[in-house]
Amino acid sequence: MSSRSFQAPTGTRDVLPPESARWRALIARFDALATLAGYGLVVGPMFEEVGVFQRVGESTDVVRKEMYDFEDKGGRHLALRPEGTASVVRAYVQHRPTPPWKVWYCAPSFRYERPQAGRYRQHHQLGVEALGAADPELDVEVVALARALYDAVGLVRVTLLLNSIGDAVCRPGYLDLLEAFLVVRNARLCGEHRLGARQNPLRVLDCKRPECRETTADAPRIVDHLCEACAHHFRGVQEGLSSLGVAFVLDARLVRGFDYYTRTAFEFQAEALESAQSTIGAGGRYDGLVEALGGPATPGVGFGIGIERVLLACDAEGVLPVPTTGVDVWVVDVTGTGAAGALAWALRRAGIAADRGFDARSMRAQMKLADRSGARLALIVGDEEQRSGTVSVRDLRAEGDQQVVARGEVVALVKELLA
RNA sequence: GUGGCCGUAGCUCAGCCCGGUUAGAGCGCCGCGUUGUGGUCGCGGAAGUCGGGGGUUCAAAUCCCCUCGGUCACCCCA
Repeated sequence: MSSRSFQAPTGTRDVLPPESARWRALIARFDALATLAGYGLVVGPMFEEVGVFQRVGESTDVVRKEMYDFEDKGGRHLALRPEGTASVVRAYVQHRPTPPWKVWYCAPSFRYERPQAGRYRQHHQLGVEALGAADPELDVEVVALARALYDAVGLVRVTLLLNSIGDAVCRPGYLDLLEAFLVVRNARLCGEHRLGARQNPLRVLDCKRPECRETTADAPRIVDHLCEACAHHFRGVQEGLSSLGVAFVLDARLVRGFDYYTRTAFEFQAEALESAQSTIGAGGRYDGLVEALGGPATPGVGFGIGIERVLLACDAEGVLPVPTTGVDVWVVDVTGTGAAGALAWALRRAGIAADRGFDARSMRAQMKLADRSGARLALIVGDEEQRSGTVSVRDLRAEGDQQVVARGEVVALVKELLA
């Protein structure tokens, strides 16, 4: 008792059983959906050279002030991944798989920020990235895949917000327009944006304060100033979603946090979440990112879904209950002859989930464990069974149904009873 | 990074405002209720440096300060 104890670092948490079974269920559904759509799993490093992320988000807080960066023993400047896309794109540039390259991932992201409801310093994202095709139908597929996950877990109150933020051809001109609009009305913006409007005018549109909302109510909208190519692409996305029956709401104010987005930007909002963090998934197209990371000009589109937030939304809607897990059979052994281990493994080899107690506890105590485990059957080996080479098989759900069988026939009987 | 609220057994909490003998409850956990059998019930038990540090006081879980942690909001974002 001389040493103090430790706890998980601020903003991180342990996901333990039985709660963790829910995580597994969610991930398994995403795995299934992504696989059905032809996406392969990509597993990559949790950290990269800082440049990978810096090149990608110079103007976002996530990269500027929230990164966990450090120097390793070899003097390399590394950073824990603050988001998923940059790493995957780096992998694409490094390995040059044949496009179109469609992958999915489940990985932690790290951001140094003050934790609050639905916001952690380590959170986990399910995501996909599809590189090498500029087709709006790919945007549609990606968006529909995210939607499919929400459907699969039973979420109903989820709204898809959609916007196009143009590209290198049309956005600069629009930004000039917007800036001119804001400069004239600078005094009417909120304190936060009065000075910052020039740095990133798009941010002002995203501001939630009433001053900014009102002032920008009739601001020029990017969707009215898209170049023909972007406008055409955006129409394609909307038509594609509509024909698939994926409902969406156009939101001209929608801006993504990272610099690399072009054209399509989307966000899924959980209406059931009261907290400030109600975005349960977001993504978009990033046609300039591969080039920014040193690869050949390659279009791409993807999204990230926050596992913790989706689960909060599930709580709010009362869906995706924690799955009941546990073994089917519990082995009770008071002989101390190793019968418990032998029987448990015989069952496991036959594909039957089985567990047992340890520390030579009393029959009563072991029966209690069996009961608590939720197992359907208890196998009991006492002195009598030991002597006669048998096992008592007790049905824990019935009124005390118990039968005695020869050891060699236990597995067969258990199989029959569980069927 | 800024601000509000909170921090007592594994969990949920009472006690704190009006400082004072061995800090409580429920749940959970462990044991027992005779001969080898769980789920109900009964009895008993273990478990807390009252987040940590400092201060005030004869005396602090109770008052003050700092700190760490949690939570909520801003910012930002999944």
